[in-house]
Amino acid sequence: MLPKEKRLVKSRDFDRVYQKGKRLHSKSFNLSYYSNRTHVTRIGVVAGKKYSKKAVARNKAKRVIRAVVQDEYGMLKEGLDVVIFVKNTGAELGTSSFRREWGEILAKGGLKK
RNA sequence: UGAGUGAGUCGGAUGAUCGCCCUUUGGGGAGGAAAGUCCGGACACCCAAGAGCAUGGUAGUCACGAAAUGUGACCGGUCGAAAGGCCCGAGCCAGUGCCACAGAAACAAUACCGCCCCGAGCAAUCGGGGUAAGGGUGAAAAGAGUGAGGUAAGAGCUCACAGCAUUUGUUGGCGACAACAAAUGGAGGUAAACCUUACCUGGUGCAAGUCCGGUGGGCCAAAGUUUUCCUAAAACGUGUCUUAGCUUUGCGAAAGCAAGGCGUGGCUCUUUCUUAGAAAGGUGUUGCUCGCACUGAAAACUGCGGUCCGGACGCAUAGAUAGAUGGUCAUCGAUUCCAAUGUAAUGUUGGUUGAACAGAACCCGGCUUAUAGACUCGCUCAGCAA
RNA sequence: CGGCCUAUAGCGGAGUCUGGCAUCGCACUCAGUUUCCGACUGAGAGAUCGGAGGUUCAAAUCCUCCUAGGCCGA
Repeated sequence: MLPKEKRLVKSRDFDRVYQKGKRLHSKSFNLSYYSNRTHVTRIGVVAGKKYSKKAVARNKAKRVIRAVVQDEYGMLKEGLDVVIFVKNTGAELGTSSFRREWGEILAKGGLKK
């Protein structure tokens, strides 16, 4: 879990990333990012009811993603707002598989330092 | 030992490490259902908060409870061999409605087959009448069974015994009710049909709501100013009538008569002036009525305030506002599967798998629904042993 | 989070209040018509009414509990 200043908190921030950000797609999640004109990179995770009807499953997915992102936060460029959308793939999201996809996406989008 | 049944407890454990939310810097941090949102309460605002009606809800009794479609015990019914389970469990002897199809007939109606009597006929059969025991239809058929009497044939038509309902009485029980006795009775079901009875019942819900700050434009809008208009009343105003009183003129000797003025009283009108918005009407009142409250109308201008944005409070001995309570590793582990081995049977060893339902958003009391598995206690029945 | 609504044949839509054989259109099947197709005509099949339980002689309909989808309030 990242500290609050490194998370996206406001609805407006999410809306800005939705509308103006660039998108990247992976098997189990999509990613949008947009510059926030600061030196701090902020992360937000979205797991809607389309992902699962059960609150337990949604929370689980968000926790897995946050745990990985926290580990590898240092690898990200500075000054980005990033939103991760979880897709419903039918299977539960695993830590190791998400870690692999996450590395691929960052390389593809050129978001690494 | 087996089968069944009821109640309750638990709901993976320990450690290391990297983190998160709150915090008074000490520390604290998911559940039995946190769920569904099905009831109730607390709290908050709306509000003229008064009455009546409607609507809606509840429905055995007693106790507990702030209340509840809540809980417990008991009563009655029903299912079960028992322990025990289940019951929206008031009233169709208030009224109305409905009871499809079939059937003669679906509730003061009626007779298809049948049974019996009378008449006609050679006979088959036909006509009239009696009957409701038997058959048939149907979910249900007048709804009290058995036996005897009775009859042309039959029938509670009569009797005996058994049973049911209502009323009354006695006894027991706080009570629902139960037991007993007497009298009376013989027309079904349905109220999760309208309805009747008794009791309860404002609305909205923390996105309730309170406070602070900001607010260019738009929208709504208290109050004020100006203009125009409306309604009503009203005179020292208009018109008209009247005649207590006073008075003028004419006629006359006078009394008096005639005409007029002032005044009195009534009706009428409202352009201006004055007053009022009382009455009526209108608006509002979160189902309706009474009642109550407010109120002349329109336009223009000013614009308290609201709408809008942000924050705080509401808000907690977990507690946020993209929503914390977690990730990884190790050990142990209910459980699953496989193999080997062994026994009358449960097993033992090795490997494998690695925990159900499910995540607080104002709080509380209940209900309902989901839930792998483990454990504890009680009871019933059956078998075996002592 | 709170407050509500809906579910009927492959699709759309009546019937639910007031219980009694589940209606209609398109689509589908067969036959006719046509040189062939379409259109047209005739015939036919297809739903135990989202699921479970209850009330009733009888439930799409009344009652209770679930499931799925949708709407409103920032």
